[in-house]
Amino acid sequence: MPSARETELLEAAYRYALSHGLADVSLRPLAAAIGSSTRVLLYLFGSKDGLVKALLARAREDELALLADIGTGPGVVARLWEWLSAPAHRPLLTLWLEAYARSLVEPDGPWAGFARATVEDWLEVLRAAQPADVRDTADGLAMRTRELALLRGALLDLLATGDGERVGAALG
Amino acid sequence: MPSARETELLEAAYRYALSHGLADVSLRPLAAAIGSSTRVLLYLFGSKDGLVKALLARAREDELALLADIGTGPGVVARLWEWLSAPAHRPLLTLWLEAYARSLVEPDGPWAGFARATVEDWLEVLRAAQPADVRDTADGLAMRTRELALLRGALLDLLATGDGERVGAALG
DNA sequence: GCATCACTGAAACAGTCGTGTCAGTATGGC
DNA sequence: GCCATACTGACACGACTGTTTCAGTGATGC
Repeated sequence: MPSARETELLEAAYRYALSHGLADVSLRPLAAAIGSSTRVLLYLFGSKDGLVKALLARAREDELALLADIGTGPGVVARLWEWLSAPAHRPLLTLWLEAYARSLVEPDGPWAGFARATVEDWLEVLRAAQPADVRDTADGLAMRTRELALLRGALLDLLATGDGERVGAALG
Repeated sequence: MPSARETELLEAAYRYALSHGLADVSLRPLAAAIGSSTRVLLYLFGSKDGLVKALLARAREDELALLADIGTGPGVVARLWEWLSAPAHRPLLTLWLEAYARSLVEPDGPWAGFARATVEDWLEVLRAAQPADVRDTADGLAMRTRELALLRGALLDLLATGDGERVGAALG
């Protein structure tokens, strides 16, 4: 169980990561930015990898909280897209994409499995939102895989171009 | 115009980047792996950023060659997916995703504009493949944006899970 | 023969990286 | 008062970073 100071610093580091990215973060600038020291970060998180792992877990927490709130039933895709396309969530989603890509390039280290885990998380939510009679069929699996692809692809487009109008129209 | 030695080393470095990623490549290991030296790489490419830029341009060349070959008319999406899902192309696509994500996190530096450029490249190909009477309508734009999203999202899924069967079925 | 050019090797530069060492403070239970 | 526990500061270690300096090669053109 993390101490109070630990969660406090993790939260600050998370905010830092959201605006600076995770890939080439380094302890000294991070520590300076959040008013701490490398010594303390190492003490609390064991190593840099430990810190990165904690940050990724923190990001996933945000993601899972969203998925829990999104509910089931018809309209999930639209609700998910509404959330994904909100400008306020862009830093989180950029961070998410960064971690996704990294976990593919470097299957070891703290990133390991991030991409696969997130695919499964989302597929499960889409599954729960399907009508009971398709949920366990091959067609159901194909349908939710397609929905997920559409959302993810649209997100990629949006993050690159910022053109919410065009991408939003494509999802309608 | 690049010299013979330059293209030779660039090709070797490109092969190296395909299997090691681009994000945390560093000159000394790279030089050692391709039988060169940091001195020569710096001499030929000016700086590390110059080399990375050349590598990204090289990768984009591969991508554009594909798009030129893919032709137009009905069935483009299927043909594109066939290419994207070929196991032989996975390293290139992982590299592509890495550069895409990086260009979003770090809008400066050699990555700049990579994501946006690649969205436009693909949209243009899909546009050319559309029937003439939709090509310049809002519907046409929405349709090809949707096709692109589907392809990109499916690619993300495939790269993370390797489950070509499920993802392929979703695109059918 | 000689100058010019593309390329290369060795070594050093200043800087940053993650981490370890050794010390110290502050707080809370007993 | 005393001791443990949680946290923190200053500093150094070795490894690695991109880049520079200086000194050469070897081939080509005249």
